[in-house]
Amino acid sequence: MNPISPQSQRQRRKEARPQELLEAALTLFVEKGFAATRSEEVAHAAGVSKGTLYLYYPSKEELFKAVVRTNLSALIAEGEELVDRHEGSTSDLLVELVATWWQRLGNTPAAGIHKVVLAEVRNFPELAQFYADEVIVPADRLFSRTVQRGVDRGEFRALPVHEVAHALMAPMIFQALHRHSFGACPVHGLELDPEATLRTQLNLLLRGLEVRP
Amino acid sequence: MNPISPQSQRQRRKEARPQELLEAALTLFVEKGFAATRSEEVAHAAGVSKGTLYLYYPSKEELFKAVVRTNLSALIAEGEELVDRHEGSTSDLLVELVATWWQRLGNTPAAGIHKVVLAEVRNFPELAQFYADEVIVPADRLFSRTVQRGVDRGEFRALPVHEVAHALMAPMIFQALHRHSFGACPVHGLELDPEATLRTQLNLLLRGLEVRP
Amino acid sequence: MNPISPQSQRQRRKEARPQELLEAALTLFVEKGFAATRSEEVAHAAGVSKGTLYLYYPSKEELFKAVVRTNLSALIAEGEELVDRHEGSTSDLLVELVATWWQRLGNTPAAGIHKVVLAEVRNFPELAQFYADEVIVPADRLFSRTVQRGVDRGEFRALPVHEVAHALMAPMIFQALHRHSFGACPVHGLELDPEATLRTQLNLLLRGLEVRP
Amino acid sequence: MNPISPQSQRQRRKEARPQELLEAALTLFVEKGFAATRSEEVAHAAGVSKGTLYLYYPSKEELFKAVVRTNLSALIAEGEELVDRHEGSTSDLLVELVATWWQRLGNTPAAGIHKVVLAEVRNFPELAQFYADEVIVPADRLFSRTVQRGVDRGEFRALPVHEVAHALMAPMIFQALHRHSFGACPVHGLELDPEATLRTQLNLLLRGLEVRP
DNA sequence: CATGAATGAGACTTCATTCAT
DNA sequence: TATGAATGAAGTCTCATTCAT
Repeated sequence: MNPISPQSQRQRRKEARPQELLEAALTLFVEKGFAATRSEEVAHAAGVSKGTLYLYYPSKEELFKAVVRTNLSALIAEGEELVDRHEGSTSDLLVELVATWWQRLGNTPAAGIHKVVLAEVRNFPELAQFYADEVIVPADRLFSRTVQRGVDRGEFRALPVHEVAHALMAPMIFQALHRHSFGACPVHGLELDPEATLRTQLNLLLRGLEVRP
Repeated sequence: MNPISPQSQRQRRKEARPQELLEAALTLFVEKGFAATRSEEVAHAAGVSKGTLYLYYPSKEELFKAVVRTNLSALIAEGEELVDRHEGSTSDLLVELVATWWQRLGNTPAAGIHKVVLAEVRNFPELAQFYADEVIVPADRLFSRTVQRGVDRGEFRALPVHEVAHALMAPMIFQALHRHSFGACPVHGLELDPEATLRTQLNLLLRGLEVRP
Repeated sequence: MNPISPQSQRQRRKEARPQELLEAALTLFVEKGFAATRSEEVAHAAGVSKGTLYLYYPSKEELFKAVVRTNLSALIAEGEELVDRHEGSTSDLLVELVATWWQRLGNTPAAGIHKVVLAEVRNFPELAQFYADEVIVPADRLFSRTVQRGVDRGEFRALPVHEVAHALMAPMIFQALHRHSFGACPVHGLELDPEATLRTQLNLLLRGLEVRP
Repeated sequence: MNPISPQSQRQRRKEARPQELLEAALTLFVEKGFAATRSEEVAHAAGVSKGTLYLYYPSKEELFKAVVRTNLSALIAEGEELVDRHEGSTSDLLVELVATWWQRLGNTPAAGIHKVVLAEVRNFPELAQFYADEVIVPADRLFSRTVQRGVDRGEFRALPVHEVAHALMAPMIFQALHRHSFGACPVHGLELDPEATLRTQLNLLLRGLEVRP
C-alpha cells in the first residue's frame, strides 16, 4: 500500500515478471520465430536468468501458448463495444473498426503473433482450437454481425455474410503479416505505404458491397 | 546402343532424385516449417538415406532455396502469357488469372511455400531478396499491368495501380496461407468454402473497381 | 561474510574447469592427435559432459589453441631471466638453459604439443603464425642472443648465430618429439637414455663451437 | 612385349595403379595429415574413382601403411653400399652420407612421411614396430657402424656410438620435419636456408667429434 | 576391373531443461 | 525465489566403405 515502502520495488518486480517475460518472448518469437528463439535470450531480454523463466513457465512451448493467449484474448471485447455504440452508416463503422484495430494491433508487436501462429500452428495442435475459439471465431462473429447490420439497414447487398466478413478482415491481417516478415527485411523492390494500401483495399470492398443508388 | 534400351536403374534414380527430394522437402517444410523439419525426415520421405540428401543439396538451407525456386519461379511466366493472349474484358481476365493460379498453385502443396517463407524470411536475409526478385515483384508487375489495362480501356477507375494489384492478389495468398495453417488443423468453428470465398472477394473488389455506368 | 568460508562447490568448479579441461585436452591431443581426439573424450577425461566443454571453449579448434597458449607461452620468459642472471661461461649457460627447459617441458606432456602442432599446422594457418610469434621466434631470439654472448666473449667461433641457435635447440625438440611418438610405443630395438643423449649432443655441439685453445 | 600394342597403354596403367595411388596418397597425407585426407581425394589425384582405390587397398589405414612401407624400405640399402665403398676419412663419409640422403629423401615428399608417422604412430600400433625394424634400427646401425669406423681409425673420440649416431641423424630429420610443417606455411619470422643449416649442424658435430690434433 | 551412387556410423555443436547452491 | 553451471538428447553434416551396374 505504501508506494515508497522499501520492498515495494522488488514486490512489483516479482509481480511484473510474468508480464515482462511475455513481452520479451513476444518480441523475440515475432522477430525470429519459435524454433530460432532461445529460452536464454527471452530470459535475458526480460532481465532475469534462464532458471527464472522456468519458474513461471514450465516449457518454451507453454511460454509460446501463454504469449498467444495473453496478447489476443483481450482484443475482441473492444470491437464489440464499438459496434454496439455506433450510430452512423455501416461503412463508416467498418472503416472505424478497421482503423481502431490497426492502431491497437497493427502497429504493435502483437500483430506479429499471427505470423508465428500461422507458422507453428500445425506443430501445436492444442493451439489451433484455442486460436479458433478465442480469436478467429469471435472476430468473424463481430464482422459478420456488422455486415448483417449493413444488409438489414439496406446499405449493403445481401451477400454471404461470413465470406464478406472474411474479405473485410483479410487486408488487415495480410498487412500485419507483411509488416513482420518481408516488411522487416531490407529488400528493394516493393514498398507500399501500409495505411494507404489498407484504405484502398477497404474502400474497394465497401464500394463493391454497397447497394448502388 | 539401342536408343530405347531401358536406362539403368541407378541412372534413372540419379536423374529422378532431385525431384523426389524436392517434393519430399516441400511437403515437410510446409507441414512442419523449416526448423522443425529434420534433414533425415526429408531423405526418408524421398526414400533415401540422410547422406544421399547431401549428395544433391549441400545444406538444408540450400534445399529450402531449391524448393522455393523450383516451385514458384515457373508460375509467373504462365500468367504473363495469359494476359498477353486475352482479348475480352479486364475483369474477366483477372477472374481467369486468379482461377488459373489457384488451380495451378492453390490446390497444391506449393501454395504452402509462402507460409514458410513468411516465417523464415527474417532469419534468412538472402532468401528475402531472392523471393522479392523472383516472386513478389514479377507477380506485382503482372497484376499492375493488368489493372492498368483496365484503366486504359475505361473499365476501371483510375486508382493507384500497385495498391489495387496488391488488393487483388491478397485474397489468393491469404487463402493459401490459411489452407496450410489453420485450414490443415482439425478445428471446429470456421469452415468456409475456399473457392467461393475467393470468388466473393474478387467480385467485391472488381465491382468496387469498375467504373459505374 | 566469513572470508575463509569455503567457497561453494559450484563456484570452485567453475574456476577450476578451464584448467581441468586444458589438462585433459593436452593429454589426449598429444596421445592421439587433434583429429582423432573427440570432444566428448576430452570432456569425459575432465570429468564433465560434452556440453560443459562448450561452455568454456567455443570449438575444438579454440580448445586446441588454448592448450598451445597456456602451455608454451610462459616458458620463454623464464629462459630470458636465466640468461640475464647468468655470470659464468656461455657453455655452462647453454647447458643450464637446456637442462632447465628439459625439466620444465621435456618431462611433461606439454612437450608433446610440438608434435601436434607440427602435424596440424598446415591445416590450421592461423596457428602457424601464432606459434611462430609466440614460441619459435622468441626461442630463437633467446638462443641467438646467448650464442652471440659467447662469440662476443671470445668463447665461441664466429659462426652464423641463427643457424647455431637452431642447432642447439634441435636436440631438445627432437627428443621431445620422439618421446611422444615412437618413444611412447612398446617397440623393441632402440632404447636410448634421453638425458644422456641430450647431454652428448649438446656437448658435441659446444665442443664444436668453442674456440680451440 | 610389343610396345605399341593397342592394349599396352591400358595394361601399363593397370600395373601402375598401385604406384600412382601410393604417390597420390603420399602427397596428400604429407600435406594434410592422415585424418584430414579423404579417400576420394587420393583416388581423384591418382586419376581413378573412389571404388578403384578399394580394389587395391582394403582401407585407408592399410593405404597409409603401404605408403610408409613403400617409401622407406628401399632407402637404407643405398647407404650401406656407400659406407662399404668409401675409402677416405670418416668425416667426409658422413658428410657425403648426409648429403646423399638429403638429396634422395629430404628434397622429395617422402621426407614428409616421417612427419605423418610421428603424428599417427600412437594410433597405429603395428606401424611402430614396422617403422622401428625397417627404418629406425637400420639407420641407427648404419650411422653407428660409421661412427665406430671413425673411432677405430683414430679419427673420432671414443664416445657412446649410438648416441653420436643419433646426434648425426637428428639434424636431417629435423630439417625434413620442418620443411613439411612450418616450412610449408606462409609465416613470417624465421627463414633459414635448409642446406646451410644442415651443413652448419653437421660441421659443428663433426668438429666436436674429432680427436683434436 | 572400374565406377560412383548410396549408405549410415559417427563427429561436432546447440540448447531446452534441471538442480545444487 | 533466483541463479547459472551442468547435462545430454538431438540435430546437421561428413566421409570411409560398399555394391549394383
